[in-house]
This record gives sequence, C-alpha cells and structure tokens, in this order.
Amino acid sequence: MFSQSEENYIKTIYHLETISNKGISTNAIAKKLETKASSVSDMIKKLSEKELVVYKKYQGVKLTPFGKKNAANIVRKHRLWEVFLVDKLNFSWDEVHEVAEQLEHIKSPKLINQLDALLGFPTHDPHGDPIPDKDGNLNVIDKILLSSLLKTETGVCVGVDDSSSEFLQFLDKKGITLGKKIKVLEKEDYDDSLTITIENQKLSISNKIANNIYIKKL
Amino acid sequence: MFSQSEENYIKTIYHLETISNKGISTNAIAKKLETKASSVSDMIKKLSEKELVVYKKYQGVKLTPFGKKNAANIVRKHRLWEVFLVDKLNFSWDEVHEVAEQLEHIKSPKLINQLDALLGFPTHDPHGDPIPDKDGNLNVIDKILLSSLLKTETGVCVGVDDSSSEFLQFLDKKGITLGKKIKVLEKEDYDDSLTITIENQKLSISNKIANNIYIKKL
DNA sequence: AATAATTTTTAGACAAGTCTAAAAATTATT
DNA sequence: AATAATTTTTAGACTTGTCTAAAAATTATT
Ligand SMILES: [Mn+2]
Ligand SMILES: [Mn+2]
Ligand SMILES: [Mn+2]
Ligand SMILES: [Mn+2]
Repeated sequence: MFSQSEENYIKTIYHLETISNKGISTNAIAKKLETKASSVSDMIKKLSEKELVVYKKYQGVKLTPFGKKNAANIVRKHRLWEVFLVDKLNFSWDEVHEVAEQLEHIKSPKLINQLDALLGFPTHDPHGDPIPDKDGNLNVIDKILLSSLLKTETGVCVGVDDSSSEFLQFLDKKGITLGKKIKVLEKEDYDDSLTITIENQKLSISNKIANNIYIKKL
Repeated sequence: MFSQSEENYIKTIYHLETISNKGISTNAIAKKLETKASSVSDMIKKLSEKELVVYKKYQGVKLTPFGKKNAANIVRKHRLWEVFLVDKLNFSWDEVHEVAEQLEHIKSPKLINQLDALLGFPTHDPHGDPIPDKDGNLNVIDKILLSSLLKTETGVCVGVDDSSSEFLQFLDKKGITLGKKIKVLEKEDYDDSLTITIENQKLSISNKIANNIYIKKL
C-alpha cells in the first residue's frame, strides 16, 4: 500500500480541504507537516503518479476520490484509536493524539472493524470530531463556535477546534469538557470575552478560548 | 529511540540467543529476517555503535544488557498485543502474528502499561510463549516437546514451536489447542509417529507435528 | 598442510525521503 | 506596466536501509 509518509501527506491534504476546498498550496502542507516546501513539492509528484492527488504545477493539489477515500480511512483509524485509548485504556483527551498518530498507520482491516465493534461503533472521537465510516462518509453535526453564542443563549460543548495538550489541559482545569452545558451570561463588547456558567460555576473566558470551543445550541 | 528496522534486528538476535547462546552469526540473522548477509553486516555496525550489541568481525554478535532489555521490551509488546487481538478483538491464534509485528513498534510506555492492565496482566501469549515483564524477565515454565513423551504418558498442551498460520490452522482442524490434555497411546519405532487421545478422540500425528507442540507433563 | 567450500565483509549502487540554495513562476505593490 | 515580494519548483546533496558483485577471512575436506 502506501508508506507512512505518503499517508501523512494525504491526511494533511484531507484536513486542509475541509477548511478551504480550493487547491491546497505547497506551503500550507509544509507548514502543517513541519517540513520544507521543497520536500512537499517532491512528494506531491509521487502522490500524483499514484493517482492520490490531482496536481498542476504552481496550482496546488486536490485529492482524487481515491485519495480522499484513503485519507478518510486514515482519519477513521486515528479517531477510533483515540476512542480506544480514552474508553479502554484510561488516557485523558490530551494524551491520545501522539499515540494515535502512530497507530493510524497499522494496516489490518480486521483490526479496525473489530476495534470499531469493541468500542460500540462510536460516531465521534474524544475531541468531538466525527469518525468517518468504512466508505469515508461522515456524520457532521451542526456545531457553532462558543464565541458566536449571544448573551443569554445556552448550548452544550460538543467539540474543540484546537486539540493541543495545552489547550485541553486548560479546559480540564476550568471544568470545560464535552457534554457540559454552557450559558452565556455576559459578552464584553471591548474584547469579546465571555462570562459563562458551567455546572453552576461562573467563569470568565477570553475570545481566543471561546473561538476554539464548539457548541451545539439548545 | 530506535528505528523499526533496528528493533527488528535486535528482536531477531534476542530470539536466536534463546536457542544458541553463542555469538549469533550474520547468516542466521539474514535468514530469519529474509534479508542479505551484507545488509546484516551493515546494520550490525550501527547496532554496535549504539551499544545494543557487542561485535567483533567474523565472530557474530551478542546483545549487550542494554540491547537485551530493549529487545525484551519489543517481545513484550508483541505478545501483549497478540493477547489483546485474541482476547478482545476475536482474532484466532493464527491471525495475530502479522498484526503484532506492526503493533510492537508503537512507542508509548503508558499504552503498554494500560494494555497490560486491561488484559489482566497475562503471563503468556496465545501461542504459549512467556511475556517478559517490564524489566525483561520471563517466567519460563518447564515444557517439553510432545515428541519426547513416552507411551502411556500424559500431558497438557502449553505451547507451539512453529507459530505459522498453516501449522496453527492444522492444529485447529485436529482440535489441538492450548490447555488440551493429550495421552500417548502408541509410538511407532519406524517413523516416531504417535497415536494420541485428545478430548476422547484417537488421533495419529507425525513426528514433525509432535516436534512442534509443547507439553507440560502430568 | 594445502586446497576447496562457506561465511562474512567491503565496495559501489540504488530508492525513499529529506534538506539547502538557487532558479522560475506567480502575485502584490508601486 | 514595471518592479518587488512571495511562492513554488528544481538541482544537487545527504541519510537510512537495502542490494549485487567481489574480496577477504574462516572453516571443512582432502
Ligand atoms: Mn488526534
Ligand atoms: Mn481527535
Ligand atoms: Mn508472534
Ligand atoms: Mn506469539
């Protein structure tokens, strides 16, 4: 099949396509993968030869349906493993990503199918991100950023946009975790900071924080 | 840490050392890894620089205590994953090896510790092989080959020497699995074939088969 | 002990994946 | 429209791990 490196590239392109849907630029890929643009340029040619992406020089890349299917499968594996780590091995949500980055490359369809069953066919990972099904389809729920909630509105925390350990640990400290109910008491015009209630606690959070938390409105 | 390739080399040397305890020859390693002697020669130099093995030209290699500790840890991971696949994901004992070959390279001490706990701290893998503890020590039970049992003697099947799918599937077909009680009814002088009873069934097996089944005498 | 056979090492090449530095193309600014 | 800034690609080099072919060392056989 594909090398670990090739898999990381198509996964990155997949993620970038969920944001922009234009051709993905060499630089954007390089930044996400923490590599050099020249390396990306080289790899893109290989991916193109393998029909994983469509590529015209200087125009960025797009995944082919074949590339998208493969990328979605890697994301599926990543997120299923994250669920496994949290549900079965008592990892916290800020510890799983690094390990899942390794586990996502294990090649065994049976392993993933059985893991899926063991976990009870989860639809979302520990960060609220949807798990693609075997065909690469995902069940997207309509979530909005906490920063877009208005004063007096209420919602449930359903995901995070930043999955870094630092941010997740910060949320843990504040008691903000998936499933918690949040009500906006105040919204400062000056800096867009919020005062919210969560589990009967009053809490003040900056706009930067509110911009990384997804809410489903109630 | 060490690359996947380096890990495969020290694991192979580790296994070969359990058989011979002399310096392990370049050719022996090449054969097990299905690679060329020249590649082994190259890699041995690298392992030696990294203090994983002691090496004098033309003399074969031996693992250093450091190398042995690392190798045992890879074997530990391999066997714990095999238990996981059988106990939690309904794999059969002939399906696990290939996947465990991949999983053994995942780097995360917490993952392995938690997996160990999830599995109830198993001491042996699905093929009856002992699982090294965190320090690399293993609990070796005194097992003997079925071929060394004498007429009228009885034992319990506790392991296999050949873990290939073909052999394991053959054993499944014959109903020979770990924990089964076996009694030797007859032993042919001519070809050393055996007639045994297992689960009240009379069965005839060749010496080649009997040479790959481990028994604990009763 | 000399010769033959085998094992092991070295020399040189290659593929994958990455990098730096420089060239080419594109995009932004005057 | 010309120039400047930025992005992207190419050229050439390096590392890891592998290979083939040949040389060197060891072991076996006469
Ligand atoms: Mn993740
Ligand atoms: Mn996630
Ligand atoms: Mn195995
Ligand atoms: Mn095993």
